[in-house]
Amino acid sequence: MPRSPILSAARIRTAALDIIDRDGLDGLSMRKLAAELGVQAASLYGHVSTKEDLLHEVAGEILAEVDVSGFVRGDWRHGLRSTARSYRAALAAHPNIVPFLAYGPAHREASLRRLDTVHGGLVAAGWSRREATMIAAALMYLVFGSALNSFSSGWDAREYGDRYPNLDKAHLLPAVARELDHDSFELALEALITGLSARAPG
Amino acid sequence: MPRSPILSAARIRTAALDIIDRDGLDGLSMRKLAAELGVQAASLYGHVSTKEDLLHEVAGEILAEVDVSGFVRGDWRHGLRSTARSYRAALAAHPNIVPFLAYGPAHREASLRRLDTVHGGLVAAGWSRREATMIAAALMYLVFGSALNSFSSGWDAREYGDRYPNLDKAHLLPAVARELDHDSFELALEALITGLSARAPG
DNA sequence: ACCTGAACACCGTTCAAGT
DNA sequence: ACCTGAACACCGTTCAAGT
Repeated sequence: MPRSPILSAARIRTAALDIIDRDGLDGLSMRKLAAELGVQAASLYGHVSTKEDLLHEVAGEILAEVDVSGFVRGDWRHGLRSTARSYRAALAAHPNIVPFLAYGPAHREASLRRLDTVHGGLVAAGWSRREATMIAAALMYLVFGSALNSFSSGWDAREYGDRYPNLDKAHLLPAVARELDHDSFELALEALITGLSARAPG
Repeated sequence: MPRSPILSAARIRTAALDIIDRDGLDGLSMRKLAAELGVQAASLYGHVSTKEDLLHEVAGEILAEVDVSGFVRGDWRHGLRSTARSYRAALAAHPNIVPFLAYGPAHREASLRRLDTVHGGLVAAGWSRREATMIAAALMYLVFGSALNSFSSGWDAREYGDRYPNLDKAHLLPAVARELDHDSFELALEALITGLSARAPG
């Protein structure tokens, strides 16, 4: 009686992302992943060529959620806003994998397609090709910078103390920190769009 | 005859950063580091408590180069510009360690002191404490986002092809990519400052 | 005081062998 | 076709022992 296979590439990806979400990027090992799937580590290599490759596949699934359609219809301001928000939301759903994504998200096929849409939308709005490239890069800076999540959250009250009179201590609370991260991103995004408008074509 | 010690914390940090610059963050192992210093891996633990701790110390040395003095004298626009440029320059000198820095640079004592200076400068210019926190965060987004270095560089010509008509192909060249990264950062920084000026206090 | 040798508990990955 | 067992070449870290 030929039992149906235990493993599949999709099941492996799901389990890997679960571990990353729960235990962090360093918490993922091929042996732990295998154990979680009720299998030996070696078995994974029938479905996945390498750990790094598996991470790229998981990354691809996450980035597939990014919606750049705001650039297809609508002006460049709307395109920038909606794409940036969609991108950030996709990353914020799985913050632990962002450091890996930051290595080289643009190299993947689907990422290039998204980038091409953004670039095309900007050029259609009258920006030069070079400006379009730079604006797209600026968008990525904001998205990834804000998704790295280490600037307004994760503070340790013990080393904080009363030594920094200027600093606001409210972001010691995780919920406040998350809200502050979100608001900082929105502030930066709106300021960027306003600033770009000052030199906008057309 | 008591020979002078081979190792010191400073020598270990220097050698570690050399390896990271040359071989990448994953290229650093305690065993390789020890070999490079002509010593056994175990010997390192007399001077360094842990690999992660060593990385934090190296990170601290790099971030010590950041100059926030533009916020002490000069208006907030100048403070933002000069701090952002200094910060980015410090990171760009050692791009391979940026993913580690992105984990939690703000937690360190010296980082908090720098952040407090930035925050204080913004509040002195009339921004609210909350706005100051968000603007400081926005600054970090741009600095780290642009230092991650993966949005306009590192492209592979083979997978690029002619399939993305909108994309500029010039950044296939590393030198062009570096310049483009720099210009994109400057564009984003100026746009951010212009955008903030539209809602500036005073 | 400083470094070594050997060990422990892990890694990612390969490959012949089993079913 | 799919999974296992055992092995290989690595890790970070500890600790008794040497000088």
